[in-house]
Amino acid sequence: MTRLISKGPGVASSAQSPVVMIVDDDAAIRASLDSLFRSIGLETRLFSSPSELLGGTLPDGPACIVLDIRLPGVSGLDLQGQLTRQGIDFPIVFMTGHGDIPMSVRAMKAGAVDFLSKPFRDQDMLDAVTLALERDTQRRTQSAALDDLRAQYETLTSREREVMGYVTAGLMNKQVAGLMELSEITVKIHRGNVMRKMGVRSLADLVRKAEALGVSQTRGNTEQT
Amino acid sequence: MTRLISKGPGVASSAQSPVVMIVDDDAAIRASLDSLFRSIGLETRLFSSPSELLGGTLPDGPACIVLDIRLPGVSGLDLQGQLTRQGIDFPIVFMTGHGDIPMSVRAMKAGAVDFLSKPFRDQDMLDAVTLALERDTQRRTQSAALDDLRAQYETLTSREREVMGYVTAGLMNKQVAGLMELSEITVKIHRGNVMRKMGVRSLADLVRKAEALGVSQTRGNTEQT
DNA sequence: GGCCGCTTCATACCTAGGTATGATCGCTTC
DNA sequence: GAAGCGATCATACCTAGGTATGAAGCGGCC
Repeated sequence: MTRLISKGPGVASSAQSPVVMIVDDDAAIRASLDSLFRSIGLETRLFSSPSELLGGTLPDGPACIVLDIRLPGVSGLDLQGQLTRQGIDFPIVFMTGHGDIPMSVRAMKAGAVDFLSKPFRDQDMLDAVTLALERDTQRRTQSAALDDLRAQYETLTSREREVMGYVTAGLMNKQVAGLMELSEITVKIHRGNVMRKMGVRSLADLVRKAEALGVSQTRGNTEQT
Repeated sequence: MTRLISKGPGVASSAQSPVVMIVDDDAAIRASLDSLFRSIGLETRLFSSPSELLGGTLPDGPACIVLDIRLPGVSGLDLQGQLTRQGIDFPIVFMTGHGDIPMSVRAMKAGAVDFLSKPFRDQDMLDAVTLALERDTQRRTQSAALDDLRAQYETLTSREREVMGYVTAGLMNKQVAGLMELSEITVKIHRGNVMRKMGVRSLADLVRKAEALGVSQTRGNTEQT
């Protein structure tokens, strides 16, 4: 639960150029995709197998994966599952020469951006990758905002968090004091600290942040260690 | 924008039995699916073409559509698009005997629950339909809650809505009075009316309702006729 | 041991929010 | 034209929220 690697607020998402990770065991296809993506100014990274991708360091900026379904060792679908389990969720564009419908359906259900049959038109691939990169950019923006929010929340002491939960649930200071067995004055102090630490000047904003964090105490749940 | 058919709060979603709408031009398949779904206690409605479905009245309770891609007149994918455009979005399970990957991908991108190739196993169809009905039930619940919320919001006068927007944005009565060129007393009256009509007893709850309605005045936008 | 941070609380004072009473004005409806 | 509703505002009073000052106990850390 502790977030040691907080990297400070709004960390360097400073307009890094988008990266396309290409995973295919066929060197000719890798080369061809490489030049296709470079032709529209995208950065690329080439991998001949899923393990090669998992072994290296992943891009910091917006990125997506172009993945052949049929690969040595792990299949593309397996890699998709593996990445999801590891909490890595770059958008994936699948391609295949020997795919079938169940395969494509499974991939799409698991959140793939597109599923292209070889041979595909260059433009279709470019469209898919463009969409994938847009999605990743959006995902990164939201995720960064949430990280900042969590970083603020973690500066709160446990008592302050409790108070925040009750206050954003709509309870009056007096009621919070009753539930926590405190004097109203102490609740006010905690509340003031919460407002300051969370960087808000109105209860409305605090409620919105609490909603985003999922920490409103709609009912019960006093235990927050 | 006026919602004449409001049907009162939390309208009769009173445990209506789920309905499966089957659209296929092959009578044998219709009959076979009919008995499959009835065997697990689901209600069915049979249609031999998309137009037949569009012509009739749609179910009130939770429902989904099982749809053949290849149909006389409109194709299954066309029907999917047509329904979406009409704001009807029952979950759809596609089935096909002559489908291809692009078709399945297009269907899944458009939100289909599943895409089964004939012949499929009965259990796969039942699983897909079960999931589809669960999704529809959830969608209906959320949609009903939002309808109730909107119904409450529509009992507000335009001034009250303005005040609600500013108050949920975190402005103080004094500031709202300044922006609206009113005395603080009048703002307080409107604010009190808003709380009563929206059925909340705390600002926190009002903020949450405003968020759900998308009516917070985070910046500007005084014009609300 | 001494310092620091968390927690607790009191007193005091000020601002903000909520409601009741009563009144005026304008528009619409019957 | 009377009744009704929305909107406006005043006065008055009460509750709720916010902050400053000061103080005390407790646990951890150097």
